[in-house]
Amino acid sequence: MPRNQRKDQLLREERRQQILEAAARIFARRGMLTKISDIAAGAKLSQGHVYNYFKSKDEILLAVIEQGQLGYGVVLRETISMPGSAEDKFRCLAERSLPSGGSPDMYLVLLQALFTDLLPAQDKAVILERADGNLQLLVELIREGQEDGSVMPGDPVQLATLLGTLIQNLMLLDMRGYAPATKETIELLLKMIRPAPDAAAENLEK
Amino acid sequence: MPRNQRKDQLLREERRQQILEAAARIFARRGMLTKISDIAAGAKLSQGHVYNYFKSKDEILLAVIEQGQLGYGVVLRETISMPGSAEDKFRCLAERSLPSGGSPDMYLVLLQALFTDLLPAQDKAVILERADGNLQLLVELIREGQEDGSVMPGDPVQLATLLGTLIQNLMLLDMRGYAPATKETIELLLKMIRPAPDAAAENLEK
Amino acid sequence: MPRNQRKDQLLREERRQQILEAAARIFARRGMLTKISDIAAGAKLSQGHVYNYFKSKDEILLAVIEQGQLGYGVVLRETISMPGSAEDKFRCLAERSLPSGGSPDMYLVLLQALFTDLLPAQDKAVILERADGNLQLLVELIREGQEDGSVMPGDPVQLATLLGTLIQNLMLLDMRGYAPATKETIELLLKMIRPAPDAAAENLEK
Amino acid sequence: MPRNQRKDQLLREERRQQILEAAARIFARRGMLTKISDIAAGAKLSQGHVYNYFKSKDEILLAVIEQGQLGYGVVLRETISMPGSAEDKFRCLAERSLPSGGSPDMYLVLLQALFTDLLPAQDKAVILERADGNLQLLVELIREGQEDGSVMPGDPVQLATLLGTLIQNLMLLDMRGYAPATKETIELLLKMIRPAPDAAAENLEK
DNA sequence: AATGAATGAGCCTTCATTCAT
DNA sequence: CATGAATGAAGGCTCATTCAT
Repeated sequence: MPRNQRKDQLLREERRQQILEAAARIFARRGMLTKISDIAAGAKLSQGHVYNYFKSKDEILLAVIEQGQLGYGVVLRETISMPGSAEDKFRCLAERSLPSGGSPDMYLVLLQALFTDLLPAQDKAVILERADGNLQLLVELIREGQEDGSVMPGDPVQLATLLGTLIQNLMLLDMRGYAPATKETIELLLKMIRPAPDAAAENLEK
Repeated sequence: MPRNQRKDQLLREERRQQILEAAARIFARRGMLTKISDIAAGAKLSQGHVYNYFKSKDEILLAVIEQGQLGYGVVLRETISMPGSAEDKFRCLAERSLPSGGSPDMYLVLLQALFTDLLPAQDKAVILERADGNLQLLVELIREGQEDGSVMPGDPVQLATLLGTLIQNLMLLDMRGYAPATKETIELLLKMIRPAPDAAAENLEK
Repeated sequence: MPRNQRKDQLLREERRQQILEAAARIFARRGMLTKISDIAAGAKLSQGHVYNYFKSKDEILLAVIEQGQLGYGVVLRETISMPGSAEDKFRCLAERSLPSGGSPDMYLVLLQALFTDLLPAQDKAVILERADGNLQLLVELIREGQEDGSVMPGDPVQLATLLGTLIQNLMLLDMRGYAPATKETIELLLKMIRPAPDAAAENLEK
Repeated sequence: MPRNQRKDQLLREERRQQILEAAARIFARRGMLTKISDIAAGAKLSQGHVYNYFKSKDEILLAVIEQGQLGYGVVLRETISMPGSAEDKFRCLAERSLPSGGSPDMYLVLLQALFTDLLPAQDKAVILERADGNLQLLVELIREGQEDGSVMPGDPVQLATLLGTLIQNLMLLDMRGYAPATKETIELLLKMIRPAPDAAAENLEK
């Protein structure tokens, strides 16, 4: 019965998502101290059943990270392909990262994954590659901004790193209630990467 | 025969430092997955002996954090009291955070401690308070910069948060070998917080 | 596949009993030096699994004691409600405490629990209360004996304490092979609490 | 310098006593969970120094028990050799066991030592032998009482066991604050082992 | 597929004992 | 003699993972 098989497949995918969502949330808060039982409870299924979807806790973590990174990549691509100036795109990107939109928790998970020894080097390499891919998208946007005069001159890779880091950190601070992130914060951020007026003029002349 | 109490005391303090140093290094890499046995090995003493200096793993973590925060506070104070423009002070501060100088690992430990549920709320509150204290020092520096025209106008607290975060993150990226942090990076960063020329003029007029 | 809940529940209770039985035996012999691994081995399950039934070693000890006290209470009540003279009831009670019947090990566990600092005061209070409850039953029996002339006059509480203590101690000595406890021993004991003939007569006249 | 050696010897013996006293007190309350450090603190000397007097914790326990048993033997012998009736001697014995006089804690230590597996069988055998020696003294006293008509007829060994047990238990209950032991309690106890008047007469006739 | 019972390796922590001074 | 630092073996407890149903 292909019909049933199809339905099963969908159900399975849905379950998988449930697990990943719960896992992302909990990993962000408890790192590798996260217990499988917590994830199971969060996804409303039994401990043992989790192992019908993932082979190990590490695998779940990797999947969470992968999904987060791919999701961020999609956001980046969508933003870039929007009409409007580079600055508008930055603004849009930052806004989509606000609590309502993104999941800054992911940033913390990623940070832990890349900056600690919790994962084998091989896994880290894969993650890093994806991170680089996303960074390249941001670099592209920076370049666009430098061309239309909304971003200061300078190594686009460094600028992208700075900008990406900043956005993520602000959202994190906001989400944990340590410092509210408002539209004003975003404007401040945008002002920081804007070129000095004369430099901008100079830039445009080129 | 009673011991030489003076010498004992010194040795004891030295051991404590050994433990804290090893712990800081390992906590940064393994978070709460850090094993006491690792710390003991790092500090070259037996597992059990660690407990003659600290009551629990949690206590070690807290001590590591405290020491890191206090140390950072000292650096901040020293920098602030230096002669020179605010910008020079920022430059100096950033340079002191370069691998040779500071311990960006601490930043990662702090991040985990404040942004996760690994510690009881009470401990987090204490840490947060110290973090705030350090932030205030940075805020002061920002204000100084705004007055002498080397820093853009805007909420000094937000600017301090952004700046502090950025420096730490960049150093972290550098230390992990993901992105080299050079003097150029620092100059870029300084340029970002500099006011737009006309704004600066406007600022000075006030 | 969801399990058979009914059967699971029964199995669970059975396991719990296995643990308690093993624990009672071993606690009596090793006090708080009892190892969880010993209990697990005695109950034929793995160390870790014990913790699916009890939260801690302390909790097991408390459960063992509770079960022992409740069981003794049941025996007391059954004996009291039997037909026959008070003396017959005492005889029956003592006989039921003989190795085949009761578990004098429990007495040793109780002794340790109440007379040492192994347990927090709060737990001791609960245990003491139950012990008092049981003592009251014995007091009742003593009173009955004093009325029907088979027990000497005197403070029933003191007599009950003496009698209860004696029975337990004798059984303990017997069980450890230090002094055999026979029916003769029991008769001796009964004779000890019997009133002096004239006193008995005097008593009945009242 | 023989003078100094002599003094040293005395000091050493004094220290040993300090340790044993502290140990007895603590062993009674904490059994084999007693820590060497607790004993050391109780005896006001350093942990390590304890090992200059005893080879191991077990050895301390054995010494405590030995001292307790020997002390009890002395009390028994003194009592027996007193002038007066057997009953007077019992009374005196019981009174000397009251809190002010004896150390019922010892009884608990002994109970644990003999009725548990904490000590190797060999050590237990030695202890048991000494306990038997003391019991024989009590048996002698019982026989004396049966001859002068102040104790009921019956196997003197069983009676001695009962009596010894009773006294110890009462003192224990008293000392722990569970039931006050007064002179009245002692009289009750004495009444229990007194022969029935006619039996006493009968006994004397023999 | 789904459950949760069961296992056992591993880590934190304690403490008897030894050692350097 | 005297101290307390140091060691390391052992035990309580947790939790990833597997298994029976």
